[in-house]
Amino acid sequence: MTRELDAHEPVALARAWFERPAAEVARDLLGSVLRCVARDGTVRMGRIVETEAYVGAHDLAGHASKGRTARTEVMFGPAGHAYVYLVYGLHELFNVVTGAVGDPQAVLVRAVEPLAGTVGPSGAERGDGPGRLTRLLDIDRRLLGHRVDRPPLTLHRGPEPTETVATPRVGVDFAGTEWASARLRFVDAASAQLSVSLTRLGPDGYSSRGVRDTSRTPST
DNA sequence: TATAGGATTTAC
DNA sequence: TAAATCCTATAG
Repeated sequence: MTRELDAHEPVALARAWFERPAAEVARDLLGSVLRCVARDGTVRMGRIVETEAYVGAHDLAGHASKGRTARTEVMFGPAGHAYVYLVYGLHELFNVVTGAVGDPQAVLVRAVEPLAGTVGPSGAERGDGPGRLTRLLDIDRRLLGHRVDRPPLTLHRGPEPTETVATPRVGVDFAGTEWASARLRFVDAASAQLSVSLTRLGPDGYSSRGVRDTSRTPST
């Protein structure tokens, strides 16, 4: 299923929009459209349906908990910039920096629904996974530190989710029970393009089903 | 300088 | 269930 990007929302979300706690931005980013001009010149877009918040230096699941290093430098900088890194030697993962300067918070985008006309390098890429959407949209470390309020990389308002669900984050068991079980992953419950099914159990045998948060901060 | 392991995906 | 694959962080 694909949807059209609303022609009345051509303006990218401003950097100031990201100057908030990562958990808020992560929730509000659901339904937004991530747009990237690929290296081959094509424009690729996906509607965000899954995000995760990494909430600061004290968040043991986040890279910044290891301190301020060359790798995490971008997270300590101003909001609205891209933090892109390689995991497992294979996959580029895309985050948006949030919060104030010196406070290393970021939102990881974990899944998108491809919008009409958007195809990956093999012509059949999916967007249901943090490593998959970057390949679909041609996002990689060349965009590290880039602003996200102007091309080639931008975020736009889109169809809001009817129901937002909060669950524990994926793949962060190493961080210990407290941080691994924190409900900092946000999904559009109606989407069929999630990286991990809602019916799947979270870490620690914790079921994500039934944990709901339908509130949204007012649009500005 | 050497080594372990990771915010994952894919194949066997 | 394991391999792919390389960068980062940490130890020596």
